[in-house]
Amino acid sequence: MNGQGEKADFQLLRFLPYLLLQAAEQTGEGFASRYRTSHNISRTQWRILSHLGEAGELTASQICSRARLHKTEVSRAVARLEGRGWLTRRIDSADRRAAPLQLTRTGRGVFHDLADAATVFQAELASRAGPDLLEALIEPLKILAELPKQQEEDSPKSPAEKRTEIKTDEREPSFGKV
Amino acid sequence: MNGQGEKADFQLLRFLPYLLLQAAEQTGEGFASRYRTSHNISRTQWRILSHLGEAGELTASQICSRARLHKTEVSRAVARLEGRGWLTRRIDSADRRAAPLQLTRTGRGVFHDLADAATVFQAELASRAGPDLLEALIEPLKILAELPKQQEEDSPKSPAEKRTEIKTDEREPSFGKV
DNA sequence: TGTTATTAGTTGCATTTGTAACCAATAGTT
DNA sequence: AACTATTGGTTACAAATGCAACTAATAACA
Repeated sequence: MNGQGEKADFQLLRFLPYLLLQAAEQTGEGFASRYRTSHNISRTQWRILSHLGEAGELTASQICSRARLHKTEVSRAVARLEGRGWLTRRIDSADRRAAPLQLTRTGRGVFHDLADAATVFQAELASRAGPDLLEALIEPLKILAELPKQQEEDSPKSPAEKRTEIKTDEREPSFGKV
Repeated sequence: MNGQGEKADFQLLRFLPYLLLQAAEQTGEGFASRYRTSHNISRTQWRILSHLGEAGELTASQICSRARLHKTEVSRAVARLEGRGWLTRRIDSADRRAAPLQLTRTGRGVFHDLADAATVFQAELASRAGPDLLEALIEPLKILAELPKQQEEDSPKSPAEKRTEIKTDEREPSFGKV
């Protein structure tokens, strides 16, 4: 589409990844300052806390995929939360590598405090942006958030023709949030 | 609202800042891998490039507010782009502190390439998520992205009673993307 | 006009983050 | 069972990021 000469009518303000990020940062910062000041935690820690609070018990790698976080990031954040006594890890007897995590009583306390704050926060957001607007966003956003990863252009011609195997831990650099 | 005992019915999957971030990361990563591999630039660099490409000429601080980036981040990314010969800075004769930036011919070339890629990318996104869904998101997202910052709880009682003045450069820590 | 406060932008330093390498346990293969 | 590959998770090192402090120029004001 649209060869060399013709300029596509690209508009940043209609480009979804950009808009989503701006909206996420704009709305997210308000809540972030809440959990930073009241409990002194980072966004990663909040993300982990909220997933654990909701799911009950999760391993680090489950958190990784659910929260879309890097395993080192999770490893370190979990260590801190454990250090503060907000969660405990146990060894899964079925697979002794895995360490299912669970919030402690204290951790659940913090989670509930922040969950309440989040509810209030969203209500305020709704009152300022229009309640229907927010409500209408939820389902579409869920769809986008769960959309499978885009296929690379040069997809293998046949299923058999698997691309050069990637060994060990090596992955394409993710560049998460450069 | 909702004192100590009652648990609010908080659901992560209905919490807008969370959903927005997930959607942004999910959709953004696909495009990010495009500009990383084809031009070897970071997200910050892409953001700067796209704003300059669209606006023509901007100072660093204008980019900061438009793209919601930290000034040091911009300073360093701009230095690299300049190093690659993708933009030039001139000194504003009216205010000799400010350095309006502009893409070079090369820089514009990259911008157009990526703008085209973005258009294609969004088209694919639309085909996979439903074109109407995407279209319907744009305006609401713009509103959210531009929503003024939430007022702190303990807002000054009277306009006169300004809170302790903040001197010099000091600001509340932003913690952008911890 | 001299003094002070503000703003644009850069840089030093500490913290955070990601990649690669690693250990330990499990799964698959022969 | 022995060998190899894979997966869960941690860690060393390097790169990126943010805060604080700084320079330089402008604005505000006495």
